Amino acid sequence: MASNKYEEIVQAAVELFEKKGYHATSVQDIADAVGLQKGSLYHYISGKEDLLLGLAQRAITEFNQRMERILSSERSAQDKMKEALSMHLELITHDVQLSTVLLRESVALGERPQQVVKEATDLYLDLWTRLLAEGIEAGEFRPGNPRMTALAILGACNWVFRWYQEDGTLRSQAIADIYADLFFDGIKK
Amino acid sequence: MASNKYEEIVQAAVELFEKKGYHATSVQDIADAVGLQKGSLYHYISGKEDLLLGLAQRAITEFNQRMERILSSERSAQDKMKEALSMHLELITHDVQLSTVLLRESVALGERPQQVVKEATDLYLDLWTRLLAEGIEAGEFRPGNPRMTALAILGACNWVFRWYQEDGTLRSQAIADIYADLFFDGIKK
Amino acid sequence: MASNKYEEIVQAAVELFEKKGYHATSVQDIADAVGLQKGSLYHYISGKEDLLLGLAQRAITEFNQRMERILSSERSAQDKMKEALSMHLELITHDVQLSTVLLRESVALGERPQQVVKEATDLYLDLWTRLLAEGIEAGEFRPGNPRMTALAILGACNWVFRWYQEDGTLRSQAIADIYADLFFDGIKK
Amino acid sequence: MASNKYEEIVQAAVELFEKKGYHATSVQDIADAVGLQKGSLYHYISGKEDLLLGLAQRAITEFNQRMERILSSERSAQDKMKEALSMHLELITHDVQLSTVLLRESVALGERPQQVVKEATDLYLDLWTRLLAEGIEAGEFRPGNPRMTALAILGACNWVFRWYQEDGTLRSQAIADIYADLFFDGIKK
DNA sequence: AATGAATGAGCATTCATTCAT
DNA sequence: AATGAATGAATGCTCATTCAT
Repeated sequence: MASNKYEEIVQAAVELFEKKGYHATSVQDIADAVGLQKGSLYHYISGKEDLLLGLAQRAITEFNQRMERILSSERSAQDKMKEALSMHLELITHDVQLSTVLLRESVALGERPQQVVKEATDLYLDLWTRLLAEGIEAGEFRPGNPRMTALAILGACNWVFRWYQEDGTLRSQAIADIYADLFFDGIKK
Repeated sequence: MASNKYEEIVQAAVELFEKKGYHATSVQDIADAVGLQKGSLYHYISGKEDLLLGLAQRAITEFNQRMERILSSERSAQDKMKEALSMHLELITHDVQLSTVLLRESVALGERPQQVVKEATDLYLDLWTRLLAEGIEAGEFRPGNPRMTALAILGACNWVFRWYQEDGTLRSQAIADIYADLFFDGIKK
Repeated sequence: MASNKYEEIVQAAVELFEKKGYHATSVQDIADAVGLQKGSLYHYISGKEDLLLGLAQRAITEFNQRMERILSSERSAQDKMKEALSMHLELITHDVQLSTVLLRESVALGERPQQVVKEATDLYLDLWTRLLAEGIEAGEFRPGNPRMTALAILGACNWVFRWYQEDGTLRSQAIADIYADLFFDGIKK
Repeated sequence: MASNKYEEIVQAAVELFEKKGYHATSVQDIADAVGLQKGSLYHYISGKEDLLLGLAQRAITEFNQRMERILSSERSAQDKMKEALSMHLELITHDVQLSTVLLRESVALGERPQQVVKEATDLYLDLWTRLLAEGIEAGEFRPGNPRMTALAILGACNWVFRWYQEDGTLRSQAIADIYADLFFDGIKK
């Protein structure tokens, strides 16, 4: 179980990385935010980059675990899909700051750690692709390219971090309903 | 008519910003890429940030102009929509590097220039929203929230820069066809 | 109590600014003088300009405090004037380097900090003007324009930094005596 | 006879050096002021420093020539002194900008050129010293240290550049009268 | 655990000067 | 005479990280 201080640091980092960006956030900024000296921070973290990597992993892991749970449940593909949309948008909007850091700042990572994140997000894409493939196989969804469809849906859902404001009027479930309607039935009359 | 050297610099910047990110790209890197001394660059550019701003504006302006042309054409909303999808994906994939810089690196801009870019992209969103609203009004599209739909579609389309490889197998028109099918008719059987 | 290192830096800066001038002195020069890396300097100072501003303020403050003490003492205007001349020349010659930086390098400051210094030196002029006005009112000095007289006397006294050498033969009190004689009785037989 | 363009450059340099200081004035600034490209300037000047040196020499030479003329005239020491005061203050105030550059910016010169200026100003001090010595010898002035007196008087007079505003209310002759009164008879009743 | 001094590499930018055209 | 591209050294400053205390 991680110490309180570490969690404080992580939270401060999320907020700062989201507000100013990873590069524009100095280790000093983070230290200030938690009331520690710059040097003292290194008792808890091994470096600025590892902080970001940890953040990103923490975020993507949550997505993957939830998605795996949904996939392994006993429901129609259509229901799973609705559930997945709700889950994804709920995670994105519940902690937009963390989502933003994952989706916007991961590029700041070096080659190796970036690869680590990429693998986790690739897995997430695979899970969605599998869900869509299952639906097609089950005859619930029209035949098509499930990977491309997954990319489109995830793109639409991830993009939410760009415009969602925590104080916005739309609840994540409302967004999920609208998106589900769009992806299930399209816009055509 | 802009000088050749300036265009060379701009192109080098696009490539470097895309490959390494804005922050990880030093002015020295750009200078090296065009075979100039660091100081000599400043005959052509007024600063690193202006280079990025110029790039972003150049990119978003193209999107806006093309979209305005489509909107003002005499066609059904459905046709315009197909055209818009093709156009957007064509622009994204034709110069993925530039698109990536626009969509991924604009955050590196300071407050003011970032606002400038935001205004241009907000306009683009408005144009898409208008297109969808027209379709609903014309009875071609099902009633709904056109702004939300535009956000979903644009999210899906923009996300392409994250996975598209120029040497990929898919032509932008193929992607457009798949996306159009998804957005028009949905995945449900 | 300021740290030793900071005082070392300040002293090095005074010496370098005096010897080479503010602009010709690089932060590297100062770092070298105190045996620190350039970057390490910034633990103690917030910038080169602030170093100069601090120096100038430190110097002018001393002048003002001493002058206020003299003004508020119970003596004839003539005695106060003698005292003020001694004080001013003592300060100038005791730390010619600091005086030189104050009088010669303050122009290097930006608009705002320069204004700060100007206000302090304006106050000093006011104190001298008040002293002269008191003397006129008391009937000790001939009627005249006390501000102009103050400007003349201060000009003469400040100019000393231009020719005084610490290893010179003249003690500051000797200069004060000569100047007092000149300003009190003039050169005419 | 120097070309018009050269005079234009010199004048622009005086104005800029006075307004912004030598170091803060770039060659580009001067070029802009005369409507030339930076490179073209070098057809007229051999460098930025030479420009300053030329300016300073031009200024100090004028002082020296005028002073020599006064010294060699047939008048009482007292009259010469009055004349010298008028002349000095007239020169200072008539072209405060040039005076300011001479008195404030000469430090920016390198060792050698600075020495050149110093020699010229030392000569000027000698001329004043000689004038005062003559007056003492002639029994017009009280015995004393003529060099010290000259330093005091010149200090007072030079200081004028620090507070004189061209649009000020005081004519240089008015200043000269007040200063003459001070230096001849002192402030004591 | 915490400090804070110190590092040293790195960065964007400026600038006086040169020179081929 | 004039240009303007190019130089290359220099500058003030930032910052992630280390480490002795």
